Amino acid sequence: MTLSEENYLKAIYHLGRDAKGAISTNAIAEVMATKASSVTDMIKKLADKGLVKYKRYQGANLTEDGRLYAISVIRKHRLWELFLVEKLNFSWDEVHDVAEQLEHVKSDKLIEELDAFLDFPSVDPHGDPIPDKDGNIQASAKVLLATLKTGEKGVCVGVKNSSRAFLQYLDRLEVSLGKELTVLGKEPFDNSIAIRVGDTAIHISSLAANNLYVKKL
Amino acid sequence: MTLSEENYLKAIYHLGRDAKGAISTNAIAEVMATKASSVTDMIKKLADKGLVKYKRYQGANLTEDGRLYAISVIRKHRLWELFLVEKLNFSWDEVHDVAEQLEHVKSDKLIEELDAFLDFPSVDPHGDPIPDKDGNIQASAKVLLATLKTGEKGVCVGVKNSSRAFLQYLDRLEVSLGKELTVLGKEPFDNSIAIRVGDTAIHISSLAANNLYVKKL
DNA sequence: AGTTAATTTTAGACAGAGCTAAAAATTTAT
DNA sequence: ATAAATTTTTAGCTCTGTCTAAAATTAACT
Ligand SMILES: [Mn+2]
Ligand SMILES: [Mn+2]
Ligand SMILES: [Mn+2]
Ligand SMILES: [Mn+2]
Repeated sequence: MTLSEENYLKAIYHLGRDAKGAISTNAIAEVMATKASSVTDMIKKLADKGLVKYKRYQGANLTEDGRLYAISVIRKHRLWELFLVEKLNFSWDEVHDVAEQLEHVKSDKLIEELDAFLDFPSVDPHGDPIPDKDGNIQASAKVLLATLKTGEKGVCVGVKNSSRAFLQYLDRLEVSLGKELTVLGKEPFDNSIAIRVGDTAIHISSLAANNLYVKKL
Repeated sequence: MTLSEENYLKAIYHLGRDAKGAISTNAIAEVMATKASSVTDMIKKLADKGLVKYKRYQGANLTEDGRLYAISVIRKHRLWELFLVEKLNFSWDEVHDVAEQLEHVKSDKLIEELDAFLDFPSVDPHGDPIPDKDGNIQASAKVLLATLKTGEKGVCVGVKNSSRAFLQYLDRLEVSLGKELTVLGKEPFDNSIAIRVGDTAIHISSLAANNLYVKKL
């Protein structure tokens, strides 16, 4: 499997998490920052290898083999991200690009030993679950902050969007995973949400609240 | 810089350590396990980038830029090898292939933090020096075991050949870096060398003795 | 339904890295 | 000093993964 094939599998997997039916060529092209024609070529190749199901003009879906392969790459990505934060002093907004490279290193021993070195962690620095060796993913009961009602409390457990801009914004707000917060109310004017984190009360935009996962308390 | 270009630079650097003048196309093809015609193409590309000096039919040499780039890749290789042994329970004969992949990951922060995480080590698991951030390489006073005379003592500090076969052979002989040994004598018949390591006396072939570095005591 | 718009696929090219076979240059032998 | 052998380069192909432009198909609108 080439680096490129692995990235396509990951992209199709992630798109499949949201969307219901088949994944469109255009959607894949969008997230891969490439052209639809290139996607068509690659999808055919992956279909030949039995990793995706594909019918002309009807989009693609991962086969079970493809799904497992995608998950194995995601496992590596998230373990490396955690390694970078835990052991090498990276911050959560610096790890993604490096993990994009490290996830393609081929060595079973490497990844299993890394897993052990990190003490078999269950989530990465962004709160995303780390699949186990066999591809099982621990589901967690997280909801978007935006869904909490006034007065409800939650603890931050993850981000939906892990762009540097959002992560650094959260840093400036001093919102980090593990922190408890309480919803004080919603502003009808712009749908922003007033929350209390520790001692301080802050306003968080609707967009931000729709990208921050919390576990209800 | 592509993965392939980095590998060529490393190969030319290592060949230059031994050989005196320019490095021949054939020699590079040999160590890269490729064909001379492919080497010619790549050398031209590297020459265009100012990383090697090249005159048709006259072989190649690294420029100062090329030398520094090669050393930076070797630095990464050796730091990763040490990481694998020290932190992830790899043995010294398992690390090379994985390090060949990891050495191409691009991130200055990654490698500097890895260096710090390992406590700024000076040698890799095979006794090879780890270049510092600026490309300086600590020279050490090692000599081949084969050069020791009867009665001389030394401590193992490195291997010249780090093939798995040789490393595993040393493991079976219970010869590892840091061990002290004494030369008991040479066998005229096959040039093998009798040595004492710890309590036990063993015979080591001439070939092996020409691939094991010791520091004289 | 019929036309227009959008999506998807095909056809043809290209850059990177490699190969084989043939030509050119250099080295070695007679 | 020639001829033979070896090394190196060139020419032409192949394989990935990408692109553009054009054709085919599907979706959206009167
Ligand atoms: Mn990531
Ligand atoms: Mn992540
Ligand atoms: Mn190595
Ligand atoms: Mn080494």
